[in-house]
Amino acid sequence: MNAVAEKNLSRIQREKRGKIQKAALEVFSEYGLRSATLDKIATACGLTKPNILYYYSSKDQIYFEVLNGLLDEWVAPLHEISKEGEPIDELLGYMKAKLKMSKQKPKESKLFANEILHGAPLMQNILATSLRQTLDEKVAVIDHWVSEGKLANVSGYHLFFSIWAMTQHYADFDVQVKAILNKNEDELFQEAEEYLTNLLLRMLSLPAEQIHSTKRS
Amino acid sequence: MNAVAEKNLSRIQREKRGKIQKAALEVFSEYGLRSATLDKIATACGLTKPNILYYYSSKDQIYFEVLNGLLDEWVAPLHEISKEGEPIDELLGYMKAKLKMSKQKPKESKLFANEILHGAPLMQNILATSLRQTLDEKVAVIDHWVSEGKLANVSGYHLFFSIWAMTQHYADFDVQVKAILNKNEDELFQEAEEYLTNLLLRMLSLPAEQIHSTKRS
DNA sequence: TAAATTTTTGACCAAATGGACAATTTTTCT
DNA sequence: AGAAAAATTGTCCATTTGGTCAAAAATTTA
Repeated sequence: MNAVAEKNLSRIQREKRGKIQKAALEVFSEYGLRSATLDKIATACGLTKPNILYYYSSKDQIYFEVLNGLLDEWVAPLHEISKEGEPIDELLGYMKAKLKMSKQKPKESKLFANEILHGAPLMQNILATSLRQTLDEKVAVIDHWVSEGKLANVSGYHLFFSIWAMTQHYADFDVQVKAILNKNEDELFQEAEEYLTNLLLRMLSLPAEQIHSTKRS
Repeated sequence: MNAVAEKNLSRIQREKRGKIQKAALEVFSEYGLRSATLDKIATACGLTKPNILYYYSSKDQIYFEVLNGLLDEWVAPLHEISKEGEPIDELLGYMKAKLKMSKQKPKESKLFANEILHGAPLMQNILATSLRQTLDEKVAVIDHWVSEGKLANVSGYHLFFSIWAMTQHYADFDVQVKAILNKNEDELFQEAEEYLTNLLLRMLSLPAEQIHSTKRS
């Protein structure tokens, strides 16, 4: 319904809906669904409350649209992992992509974090089907790499959990990170990337003596 | 004021305040400060709303008390890290303690996560002083271990961030984890502990050939 | 046991907030 | 330009909710 419907929108519709979604992301990510108010969103995008409700039928609907609109973008890096590539490069690339998103899209990260933290009422379904399926596939790729002796023997699922956790931590808990470390953002994320690169390299590399004993072909 | 004041409370006061705090943790961790209502807390502890307000002057105050009451317990494992101990054992022990808390106190974990996620309005001060100081000390210990060649060269700060992130992930984002992995909790945390133990071992162990080149004495 | 104190509660209030709607203004179309 | 359609807004309403308060009930004290 989206792709088709969006073509039929007038210039004004597109502009205003865009403004609203942008403001809504701002407000929802800071306050969460319940604490965010239509008035705050209205102020943030310079429209009146009834005007917002002219474009979206309810506050919940705005929230749903924002969340859904960001979902594909959020999962995209996962699809980039190619089983044809060099295993460690692929996984390092994935980590770097996720870390970059934490740096450049902290609001989006917090929005998802908040949603999941509170039980993912709107996304549980998607998590258990779409995300899970994609992840199953990628874990199969990892298992394959492991069985071919191209990667240390790690649990693919937990590997993804830890990459998610560690990279998103810099966005979701930035207040804490910044309370402890006085670095500017560029420096901080530079450090984080180096740290995580090192971590993954050590985690995923086969010790020299294991390479042949595990390899099959 | 706490230790003293608490002694002066009557049996009823202690009982009721305890009930309220327990119910409040339940409700706040599920809904967050703003979405939690006094009615929900009242229902959860079987008291009436005005009765709750007889014991605590406001909703915010309940939240503050709950958060503060858990703070020491939450930071405690950090203090257990001893510079006299075996570096890797100490850090593995810390990780395991944090993971155990994620398993046994997910509500507390979510409460803190939510607070920090939304800017830590009530804790920023504590984060930037007390927590930061404790962490600085422990990072100094890690730096010392590294300089003595007892530990691979890692950033202490980022190491703590990643331990926090990875262990708390299993509590804070349990909905997501469980949507992807159908394990029962015991199995899940068992797997997680094995995975994280392996990760830290690989991350923190010095490669044999580096032990002597880095060591000073 | 009777007075004093503490605890509990029903009824109520004011502010905040999501949303409805009719009237008005602006834009688009012919 | 004028009609039709789309967009905007001021006003209003109902519900939720944090909190008040005086009266009642329960407990403690003398």
